[in-house]
Amino acid sequence: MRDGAESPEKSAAARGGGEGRVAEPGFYNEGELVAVLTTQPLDRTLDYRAPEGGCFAGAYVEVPLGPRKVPGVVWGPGLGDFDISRVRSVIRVLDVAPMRAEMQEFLTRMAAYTLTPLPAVLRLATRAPGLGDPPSMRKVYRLGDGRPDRMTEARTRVLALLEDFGGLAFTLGELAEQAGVSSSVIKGLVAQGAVAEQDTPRDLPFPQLDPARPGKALTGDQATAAEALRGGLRAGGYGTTLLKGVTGSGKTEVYLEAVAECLRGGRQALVLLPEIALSAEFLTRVEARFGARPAEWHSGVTLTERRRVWKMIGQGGAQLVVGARSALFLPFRDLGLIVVDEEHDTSYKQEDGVLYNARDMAVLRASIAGARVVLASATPCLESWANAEAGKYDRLELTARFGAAVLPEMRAIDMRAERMQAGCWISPALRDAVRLRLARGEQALLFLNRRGYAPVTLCRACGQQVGCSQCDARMVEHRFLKRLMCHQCGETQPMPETCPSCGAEGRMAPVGPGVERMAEEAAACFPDARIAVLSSDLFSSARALKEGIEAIAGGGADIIIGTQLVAKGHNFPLLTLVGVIDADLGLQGSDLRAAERTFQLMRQVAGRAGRADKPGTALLQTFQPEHPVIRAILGGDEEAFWSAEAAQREAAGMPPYGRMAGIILSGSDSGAVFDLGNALARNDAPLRAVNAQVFGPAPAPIARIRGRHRVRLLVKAPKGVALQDALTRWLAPVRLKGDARLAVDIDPQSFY
DNA sequence: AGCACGCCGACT
DNA sequence: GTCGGCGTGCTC
Repeated sequence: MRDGAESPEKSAAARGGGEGRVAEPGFYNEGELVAVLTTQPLDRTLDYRAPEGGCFAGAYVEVPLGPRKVPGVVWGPGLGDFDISRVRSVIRVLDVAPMRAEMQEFLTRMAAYTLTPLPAVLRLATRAPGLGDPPSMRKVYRLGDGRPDRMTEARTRVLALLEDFGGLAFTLGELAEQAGVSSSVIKGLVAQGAVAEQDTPRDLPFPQLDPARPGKALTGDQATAAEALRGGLRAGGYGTTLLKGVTGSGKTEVYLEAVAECLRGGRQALVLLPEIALSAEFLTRVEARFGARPAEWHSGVTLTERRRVWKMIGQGGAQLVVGARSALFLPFRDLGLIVVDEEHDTSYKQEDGVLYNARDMAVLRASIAGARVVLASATPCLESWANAEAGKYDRLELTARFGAAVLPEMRAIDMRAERMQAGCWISPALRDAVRLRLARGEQALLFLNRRGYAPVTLCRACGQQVGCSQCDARMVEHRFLKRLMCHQCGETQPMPETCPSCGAEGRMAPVGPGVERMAEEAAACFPDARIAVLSSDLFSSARALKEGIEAIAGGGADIIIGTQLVAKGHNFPLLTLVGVIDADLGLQGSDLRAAERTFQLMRQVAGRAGRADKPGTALLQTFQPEHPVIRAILGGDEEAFWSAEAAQREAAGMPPYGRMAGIILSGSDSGAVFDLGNALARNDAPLRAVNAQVFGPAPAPIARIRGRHRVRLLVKAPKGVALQDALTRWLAPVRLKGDARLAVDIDPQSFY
């Protein structure tokens, strides 16, 4: 958790009245009053009568609400504060495992911590398709007792196949295809009893994972770290460990040993990854370790499979889930371990109906479930680093790299001394280094964290930049699409021939580099090289992207031009040179987190080089080689960097040494939104009462999205105050008019 | 979230 | 006179 004194485990109940109650364990007889929480945004429970046959606390139910039927969860005993003659009955209890008291507590505390209405949080936990459907059945076929009256070629093949596979059952389609017969052959055999037809539940348990299989041989500090994690699991109870290790140090192997120990203890494990890192490669590694594939949970999983995972997790038919942030809300029966891989990844904090940080919520859920947490990263976020320093988290460090691979040599290219042509971004020094790799048949990566062709399109006649009509963002040229695109809202428009501001013809010019333009420059510099661009917008789907990355990693290109995509945990064994085109990007600005982000990104990109047996080199093009962040990256002195950052934050009273919350006001009427912000800033007595300060209103980091104006207030409070309570009191009088919206962002990612 | 109720402007 | 705009309030 970010802050022990005011961690969600301890913070007070959220806004609203009866929502904070947690169910007493129990059973409610037919007709007894129960409080039901629905996913409707009511911000409180409603009383119903228990249905025929009664129901348990935590039961998933269907209840009448006005003219509709809505799903809900029996949250506890009825409050009895509603006209008894108007109380209606629960329609039915759904055929799924009831929500555990532990899950109710998790959702309640999460709602309180993030200042989110409980129904919105409940929605995250009920995002399974077909929850209310009866268990779906399907027909399967296996060898029967009877003999067919007449044998034919086709019949022989079917029976032989079934005999070969012993008692194994096939679906009709599988059997027909593998035996090379039509389904009518099988139907004929069924009619004569030679093949047995059976109904089985469609949602089958996942194959058993075997923790006893030998893992990869671990080197000295890997073995020590793995044993420490195993010890934690054996000891039981809650505990968080920060597992820090550079790219290629074997973090995955080490935390898979923790998973193995968890499975040996008969408990369930969850591995959280940033969505983009959920690759086939990772699942293959898990399969190699445990002999079977784990359950998967992310946006690419089909509806049928999602339902299977959700149900099996609840019934104990799945031991391990590998998933994206929303897997945190699966109904685990006995959760023993949560691994948050790449714990610093900013995608863990995202709007998902609810604004929450999956890393922090993983710690919360584990603390309630009595589970262990492993936060793994090469470059932990400052909050986690500080928690480890303060002794709240254990800390394990992996230093040695696998095999002969060593950390890349890192050097700065001082751009002030390089002779650059206009419109070019690859310095002569970097160009020479790339040529050397090409001559040796190795790969080089040119890293630039900017998608598209050019970040700015301006008119040479009037100097105006082309902006998005919906947002305040600039339109980015994508030559590949032959269009301009807004990276905020996705709006596109054709490349204008004439200036939208002054009407001058043929004067629109691209300014600055994007990856597409880098590819053009690289093609000119290295005409014989095969060049591949790795940017999220160049692939139609997550699957195509993963296949693309794998092809390139396998040697499908000599030069890779990539955005931050490449920093997210993929192996490039042939890669021996990383050139960072603009290491200064992100250093400017006053965001305290910018330095941290740049540090993490540069380290990770540099970590792509030299993973196999060839030593790697990372070259950073920079105009500020003396900048502390650049020096820390080059010197490899991470502790110095974190200490310096921590000191700066502490002096400024910023997280993790102080508490922050963002208030985002949005609406189509910019004046009204600003007025509301100003009114809030003036009436700040509840905040001053706890020594909290308000800053703003100021335009939010994204000032306009899809035509909605956004204004942000920042609240800064000393560590240890009951910030959520104060915010609740402060915001209680707010009455939103028209399409105005207010969102609270506890622990915002950026606070400039 | 939906859906009803209710109170003011331009139509048959 | 009424049809319909969507602001406000309720759902056990």
